[in-house]
Amino acid sequence: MTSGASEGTRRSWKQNPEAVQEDILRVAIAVFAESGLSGARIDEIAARTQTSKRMIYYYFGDKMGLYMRALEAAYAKVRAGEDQLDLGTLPPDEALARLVAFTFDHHRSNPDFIRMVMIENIHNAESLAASAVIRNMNVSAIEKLRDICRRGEAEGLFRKGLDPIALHWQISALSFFNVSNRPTFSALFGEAVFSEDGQRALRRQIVDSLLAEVRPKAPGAL
Amino acid sequence: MTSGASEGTRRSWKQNPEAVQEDILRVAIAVFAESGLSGARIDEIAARTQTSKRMIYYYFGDKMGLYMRALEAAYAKVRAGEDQLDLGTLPPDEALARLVAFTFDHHRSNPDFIRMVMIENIHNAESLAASAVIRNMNVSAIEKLRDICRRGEAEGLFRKGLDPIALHWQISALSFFNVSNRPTFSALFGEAVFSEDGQRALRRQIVDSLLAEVRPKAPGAL
DNA sequence: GCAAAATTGTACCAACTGTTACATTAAAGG
DNA sequence: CCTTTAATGTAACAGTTGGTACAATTTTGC
Repeated sequence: MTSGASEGTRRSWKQNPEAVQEDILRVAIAVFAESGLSGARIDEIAARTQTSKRMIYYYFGDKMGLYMRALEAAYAKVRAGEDQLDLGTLPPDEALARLVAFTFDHHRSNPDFIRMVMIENIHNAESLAASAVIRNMNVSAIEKLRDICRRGEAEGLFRKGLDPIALHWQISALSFFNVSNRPTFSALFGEAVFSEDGQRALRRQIVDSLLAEVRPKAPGAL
Repeated sequence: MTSGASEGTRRSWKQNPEAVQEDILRVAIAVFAESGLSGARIDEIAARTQTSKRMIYYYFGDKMGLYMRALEAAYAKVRAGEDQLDLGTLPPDEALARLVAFTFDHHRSNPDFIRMVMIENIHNAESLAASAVIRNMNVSAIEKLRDICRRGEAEGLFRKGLDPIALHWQISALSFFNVSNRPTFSALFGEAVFSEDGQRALRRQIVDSLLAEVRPKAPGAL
């Protein structure tokens, strides 16, 4: 709490509302992801912050308010990362391959987000359902896939009648489970699948599998 | 404290330790699955039981002891259900198809078990790793797959070098996610995937996909 | 039958934890 | 400057909750 510049002894503080809120949200995501909704302690969040418990209640009202804002912030950060991915110029099959591989890697590098979604599922997605903010963020994820499907069908590379949502379901399932269930899976069946080699093989497998799925069923030879 | 001498009715009770413990475990699974480890309240578990809070501590020591026994009981029940499935006589490809479809359905009908595993993953599988009981139960799941792979390779139906654990990973991922992430997924992308038709299509898709994966890569036409 | 062990009932507590009342200081407006 | 409002520090409270002390009752061992 030492303000460095001129007068050191005077007990004073700078005001910086936005930085304070961001600080709180950053820590809140970490703690909620770590301990769950009921498991997370406001005192611990406060302790890991540059500010005090008082400010959490000042800005976020109560624990649920903080949780919802943290959930929204977690989604926002991850979706922003996803928007970095540009598939517009690639041919459909390469675009799909790249999207799958990217999703797999992206989930791996955002374990806190995965854990927030796990927690939200434990609570039946009540907070998520109540947040229009989050719902709007997720249409773009499907739009990407819908566009790929449309182009793939138009070029005859993909079979007709593909369901972008079902495809997204499959991609999400494999990429999500890979992070969410690592603790139990590796405890029961070993760490091999999660080694560098194992993960590389898995990602390749998933990409190939998805590509095979969208290709038109060849009646004769290829 | 004082003897309840008011009414002459003698208060008496039957002893039935095993039934009491089973009752407690049954309720504990439900409540832990519903509210998580920190979210679950011993008082609520006791209230939904035929017995009292006192007995929970008498038989299970503390909350963590109860949680671990509940986790073991949940695993035991589900694995017992899986052992009903007999694949010994089927040809390998049909056996695999049946195993995948069965797993998909079995997970759907055991949401409490899925939620217990979710909770365990949130807590980094610490209780699961500490339970030799559970670890022993899960070898058979892999053995089934290993046997199918062995037979499939021997008959030339499957390609060589299949990894039973990686296969199990894929089957689990899709079947698990289907239950675990239904709340968030349907909140964001609609319920269609989880309708009867949607689930049938999904299961078919998964089975086909896995079968295609294990088949030898045809160099020429089929 | 009887003492010891096992099982259950009742009431209670100590600690934790979300939340708030009150006081104080920094910025904004005029 | 001075008033008002926004932002922060300090400390405590009230409800909850895991856990227990003590007693009563049933079963078991002999």
